[in-house]
Amino acid sequence: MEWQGVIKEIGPYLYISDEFPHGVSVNLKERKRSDDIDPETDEEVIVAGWVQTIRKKGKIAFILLRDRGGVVQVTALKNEMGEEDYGRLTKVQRESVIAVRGKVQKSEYVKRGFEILPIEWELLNEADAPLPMGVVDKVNVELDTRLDNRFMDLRREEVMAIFALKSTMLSAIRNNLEEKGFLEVQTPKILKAGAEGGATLFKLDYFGENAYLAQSPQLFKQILMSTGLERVYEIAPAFRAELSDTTRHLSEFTSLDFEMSFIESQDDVMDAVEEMLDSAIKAAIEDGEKYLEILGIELKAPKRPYPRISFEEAKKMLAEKGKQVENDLDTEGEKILGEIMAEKGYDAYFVVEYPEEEKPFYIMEKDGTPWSYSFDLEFRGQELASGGQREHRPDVLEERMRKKGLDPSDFEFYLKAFKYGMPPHGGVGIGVERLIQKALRLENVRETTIFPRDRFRLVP
RNA sequence: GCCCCGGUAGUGUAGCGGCCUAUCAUGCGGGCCUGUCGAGCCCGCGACUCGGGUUCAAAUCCCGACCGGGGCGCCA
Repeated sequence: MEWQGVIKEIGPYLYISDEFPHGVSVNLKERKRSDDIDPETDEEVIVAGWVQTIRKKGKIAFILLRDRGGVVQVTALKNEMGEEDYGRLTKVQRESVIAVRGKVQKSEYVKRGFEILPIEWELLNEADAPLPMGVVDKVNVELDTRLDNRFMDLRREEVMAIFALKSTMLSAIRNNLEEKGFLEVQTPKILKAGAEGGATLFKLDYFGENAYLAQSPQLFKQILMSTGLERVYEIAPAFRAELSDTTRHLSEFTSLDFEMSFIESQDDVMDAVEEMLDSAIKAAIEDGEKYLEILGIELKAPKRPYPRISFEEAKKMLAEKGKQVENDLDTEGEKILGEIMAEKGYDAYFVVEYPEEEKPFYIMEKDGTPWSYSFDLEFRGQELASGGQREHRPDVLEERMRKKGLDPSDFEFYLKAFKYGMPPHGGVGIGVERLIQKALRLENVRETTIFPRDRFRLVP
């Protein structure tokens, strides 16, 4: 269709058109979100959204129109609209996008207390039928089908609720960290070398040179400790080419990392983690009430202080339950410990001082012992985060690298920062998706990622 | 990487050698209905992942491919 809009000059550099070129007669600039409509008014409003269902009852039809603000009922009367218009409106396919100009009317019949009597309406985009999956159907839809059709899956209120809560919690986390003087940073995700070892890396071609996707911002956030920024945090993707295919692994996940200087001990880091998580969960409870209700979740902030159990103690606690572990908690050990702690009323707890042998080179050893100044945060039997005090003395750090079979010369860019004034520091890395998964008691991490990447999924 | 399990209308399922012209629900199409709200009622539409094999006979048994689910290890 030809452009029919009128270009109106507002100033020397700004113009707007006052008509939409597609010939929409219902003015979307006047559109109101359904939760902004005052049920007491009897004025005209314009609403637009997705046709969720149409219940036809002969000469009256109820069209449920969904937008971000919820579902609003448009009540169509054949006698008011005329047979043709009524017929067209009530035959619109589900999930089509329409705009309606109509009169607000209080109504005892409708749950929301009002309905809209259409005066004029327009089909903005018709949906094909059948739908690849139902939005409100009572049949179950498998996760794989849902992820293949994520755009439609996200139209379901219980799916949207997860992401609304994720957003709320991340926002609370940012506020909490900012209040404590943390600065948000972004570190590179394309790296020359893989750094930590352990986790597998995604290799890529970087202008003819080998490069890797970052598995963690670890080395960079530590380098930043030597700059005087003192406290930094980053919420960014991390990539792991692990062959894991479980309900708690992703190839690309969001890593929430922070690092803080001048700590007295790793307890300072754990204190910060605890406060941060507490604020996130409380925000979800206070600001996300409506979404928790949709999900049918009763969320409680974990009892504080989060217990700090040494690895040796944890080992003993497990031994009492007949579970033997060596240098690390295996999945079963984690779950059993989760049950033991749940009985004592704790959802969240730290396991501290893991054997240094199990921990990466940058963790500080507890001198003269086989342990390290490290911790894992466990949440209902699953590892959510790990952190600790870092080794800030360059000579000891190099020695630890060699002990781990790494060549310090490969880490020049990193070690350099330790040679010209590096304060004692510590930090943590938290799996954001796992946090959301555990907090909302979801069975699969993929539920917490809008477009998850896993071993077998690269699309969409 | 290892170990189990599965692929049936658009979606979710039942059937697991002949009773299958394949069950049920949802969906889609049509019809009735002016206060529905998981609307209801009636009629209709729509499927055995692909390739090979066994058998008189395969959705059903065997092999392979592809796709998916769960667990372990590893991790966040």
